[in-house]
Amino acid sequence: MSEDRKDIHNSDTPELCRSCEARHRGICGALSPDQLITLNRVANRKEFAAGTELVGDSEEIHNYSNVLSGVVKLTKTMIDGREQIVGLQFAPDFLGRPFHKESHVSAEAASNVNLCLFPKTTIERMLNESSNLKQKMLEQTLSELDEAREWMLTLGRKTAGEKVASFVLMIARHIDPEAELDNSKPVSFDLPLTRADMADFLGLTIETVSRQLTKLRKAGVVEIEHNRHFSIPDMERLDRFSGS
Amino acid sequence: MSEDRKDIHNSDTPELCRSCEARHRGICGALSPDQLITLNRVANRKEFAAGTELVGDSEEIHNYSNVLSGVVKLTKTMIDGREQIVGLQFAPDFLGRPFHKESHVSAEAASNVNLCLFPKTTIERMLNESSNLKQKMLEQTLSELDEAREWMLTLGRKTAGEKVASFVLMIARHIDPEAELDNSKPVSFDLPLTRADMADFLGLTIETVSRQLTKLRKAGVVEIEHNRHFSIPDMERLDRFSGS
DNA sequence: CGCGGATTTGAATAGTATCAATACAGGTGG
DNA sequence: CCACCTGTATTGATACTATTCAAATCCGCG
Repeated sequence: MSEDRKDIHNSDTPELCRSCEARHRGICGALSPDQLITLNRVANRKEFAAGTELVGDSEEIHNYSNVLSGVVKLTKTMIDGREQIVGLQFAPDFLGRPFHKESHVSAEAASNVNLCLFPKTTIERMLNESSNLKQKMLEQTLSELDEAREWMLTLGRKTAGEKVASFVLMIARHIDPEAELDNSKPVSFDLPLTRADMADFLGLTIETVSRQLTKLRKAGVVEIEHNRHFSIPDMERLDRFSGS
Repeated sequence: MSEDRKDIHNSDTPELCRSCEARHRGICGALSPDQLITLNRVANRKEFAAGTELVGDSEEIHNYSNVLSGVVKLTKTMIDGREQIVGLQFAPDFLGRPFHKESHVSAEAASNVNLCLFPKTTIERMLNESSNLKQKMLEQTLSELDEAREWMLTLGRKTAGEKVASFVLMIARHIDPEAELDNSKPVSFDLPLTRADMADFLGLTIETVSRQLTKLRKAGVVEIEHNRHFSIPDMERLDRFSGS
């Protein structure tokens, strides 16, 4: 409406935010134009190479961030080195654990990742000001909890074959959200994770993951090229391998 | 201060709430006296016997509630009947999944349980009014997420023995929060769950759970009487069996 | 073309599950 | 009060799934 007029306190959305996915679907969608401008002033976009440790376990956190592209894995590690991935964050997820000094997971770039970093204090102040932001944060946290519980079922009760099928299914649906609804549509994508990551996510060894993938391949449920490129001709068929 | 005077809109906390644990540590602690009165008018205390299904999977929810005593288990079930417990709620936890029509877990009373039930709509209205309540809800959800992730590590990477030890440790610490800090103090308690529940929580069979418990017993780490009563002379020792 | 990391494949082993039998506790009725 | 019954838990023998260790293959890249 009044796009050519702006007063001192209430100007347009910052340049950088306009084309940002997080502006709409992410937490920034819950911010007022004023807040967006404030946040933008202290925000810092940065790229991280695959494998970079973003936040160490029990490390004090100074920044929160939004995932703009790529995949971040949240992992837990036992003293003897056993590792479990406990969460995967895609764009436009918010990355960070409000109200705690230190994280009890470590965050690592699974693929090359672009983040938009914010000082912890700014976000926390805005959380107190803005009920909308708190709402958005609550919604994201609730759906992360839903996902975590879904994976608890997978980890605790599914066979290796069902685990791998469930994983491929989850990634496929994340990359092509339409496939969630239309099961007949074929989907193909580049897997942003290594076999070792898959194993760490599923509580298996890389050998077992590999064996189960060949089974799926031989059954014609997935096609795999160059190790990373997956094609799924029939999602419903894959679904039947996941134990649902 | 002005405890002998009250105006029309702002009276004292309701009788029933005064001695209620949820009033302090639970979500009710985030409500204004006014809100507490309103909520109390529509609240409904009720006891449920162990084994009662409180909310079925994919069932529409009309009530939220606070757990006043006992333990509620949240479970997920596969079509073929395999079951996984994905959460345990103790007093004064809030029970329910805001912003979703239907639950994707089912809730069952693991022990005899006392709940304080509220109409869904009342809570949702208060969530919009009260930033404090939203805050409290966010905090509970975040710590449930932390717990879920801790269990993902347990489910995915620990051995049967470590799983059982971790479980006993978790229950002990839940029942005696002081033990969290003082590892030297012996703890004893009545387990509010059956062996079958333990198995469903840990992704094991009851036979494996039983075998691992006897191992712990023979190692002198726990003493078990009448199947349900557990004593742990040395929490630190138990901790060493949990894989940390 | 050849190197190094990632992935697949193979054979032997270990850890849980499964199936079956037994023990135990609490409650009921003779 | 005891014998019985039922549901819960323990113990034992065997089968099977996934892990472990080892080797071969594939892939990207200099």
